[in-house]
Amino acid sequence: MELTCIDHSGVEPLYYQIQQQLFERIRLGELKAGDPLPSEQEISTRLGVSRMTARLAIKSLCEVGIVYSKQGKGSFVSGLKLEKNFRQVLSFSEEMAQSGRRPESRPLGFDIVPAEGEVALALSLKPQEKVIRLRRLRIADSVPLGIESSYIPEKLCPDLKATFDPRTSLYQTLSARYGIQIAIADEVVEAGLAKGEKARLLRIAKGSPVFIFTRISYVQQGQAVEYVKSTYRADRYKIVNRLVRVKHRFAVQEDAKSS
Amino acid sequence: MELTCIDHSGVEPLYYQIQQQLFERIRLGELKAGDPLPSEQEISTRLGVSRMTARLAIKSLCEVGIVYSKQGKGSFVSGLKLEKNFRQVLSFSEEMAQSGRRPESRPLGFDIVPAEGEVALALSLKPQEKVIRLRRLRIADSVPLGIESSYIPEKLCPDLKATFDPRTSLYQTLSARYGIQIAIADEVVEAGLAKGEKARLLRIAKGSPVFIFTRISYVQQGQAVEYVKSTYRADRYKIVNRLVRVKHRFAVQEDAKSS
DNA sequence: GAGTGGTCTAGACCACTTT
DNA sequence: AAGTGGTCTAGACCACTCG
Repeated sequence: MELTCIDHSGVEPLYYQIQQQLFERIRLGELKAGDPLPSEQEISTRLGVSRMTARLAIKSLCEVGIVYSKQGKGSFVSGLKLEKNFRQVLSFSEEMAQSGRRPESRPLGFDIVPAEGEVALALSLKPQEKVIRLRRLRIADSVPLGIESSYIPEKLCPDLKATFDPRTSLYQTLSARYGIQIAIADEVVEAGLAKGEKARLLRIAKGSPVFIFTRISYVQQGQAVEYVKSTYRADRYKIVNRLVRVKHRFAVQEDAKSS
Repeated sequence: MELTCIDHSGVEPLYYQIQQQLFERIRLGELKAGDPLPSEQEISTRLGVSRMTARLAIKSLCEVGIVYSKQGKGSFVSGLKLEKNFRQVLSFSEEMAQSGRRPESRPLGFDIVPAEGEVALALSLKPQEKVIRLRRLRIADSVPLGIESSYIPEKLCPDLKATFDPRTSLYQTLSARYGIQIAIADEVVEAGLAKGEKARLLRIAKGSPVFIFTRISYVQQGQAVEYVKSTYRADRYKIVNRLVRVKHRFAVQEDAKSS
């Protein structure tokens, strides 16, 4: 395949078409790790677009880490694998689909309660404002995997309690019915030991290792829309992260502290 | 503070000066969550730069998530906290500095061994190629926190074994002495139970929960330079992640699988 | 209709790398 | 000197949002 066939009709942005062509060549192995991409100049003349447009295409590939550019040298395919398993904001169903497991959810509770303590704090609610609480047992390939408790401000989705089937995808419903798209989530991960009811529900021995997640999900605007506390079996679940070295430009310096 | 004082002398790029001014106004709280940024047009005319330059400044703020843009509306400060504690590629010393703890390292072993099994695989080495192995007990505020085993190809830093003081920062040495800057790392996190020698070194009871990390670090070009296996006490260590919703443009589809 | 960001052009000069 | 990416200009048209 070669760089050709740019559609100027305007249905797809030019830089996006170029980006996709390059991405495809990398994905197919036609461009391998370490190989140089066509230079901005070459793309520009070959496809009859301006250099800024060619540049946009390459820059967007740099942003996802599969390409890197060096001033004076060129742009090259990086050796990083295109992993599909890195930890992202995913619904349980999406996550299971990625790892090829069959998801199932068993509702353990679904009610409306006043926000209190950490829930109110996380969701920026006044105490006593109502939240929808949804407890579910998450099951993968018929084996219990985790227990999740979600809390969502009732005011964001007033009739969710009446109309939502707790065996289906919460994220999909929030998006389709209320226009709420979760964009970012902050999570704290702890490791602990299973005990009592949790061990029983997860069908593991007391004292088995578990992950404990505390997650707050946000829409792009930064408003918190969901607080989740969950416990996952460590024998059947692991976390895969891709960590990046933060750009020094945005390094947040420690606030000066006397003493 | 206002948008002023652009230095056209060329020592700092214009877009970077603008980006820093905006960042500073947000950091100081002069622009708060939800507030609109000056429009691209306004920045352009007020500072006498082209619109593309103003746009570059805003886009770079979008990339780190503290600003978001909506076509037809404008660019706004997002409500996300500027967290300095999200999991990044950090050396132990850097990580401790961030959380305000005093780091210490006690060497447990420092030798050169042939790469085998998972180490060879991770670092793309032939079996029997030499790797430098460094085992260290990591200590925070005088309390044992974790045990780390690092493996680095000897060919990348031939005389490291002879000259490196294992109580100091490995990353800093790699960068300063060999020009190796780690840019990205992939890690797998598991939860398990402490036992035997590890429990003893960490001074915790057998059966206490621990995190088990397996990390491969890469330079920007994608070459693997370090394999690390470590065990951390779960009672004194937790993980803080910021997860993002992946852009559908780069979603990697499941490879078709028969059956 | 006016204002916004999204895309695009056709140039330009610069810093950096390689020959 | 020639080629590369990094920055920058001064325009342009478009899609979208809001009054």
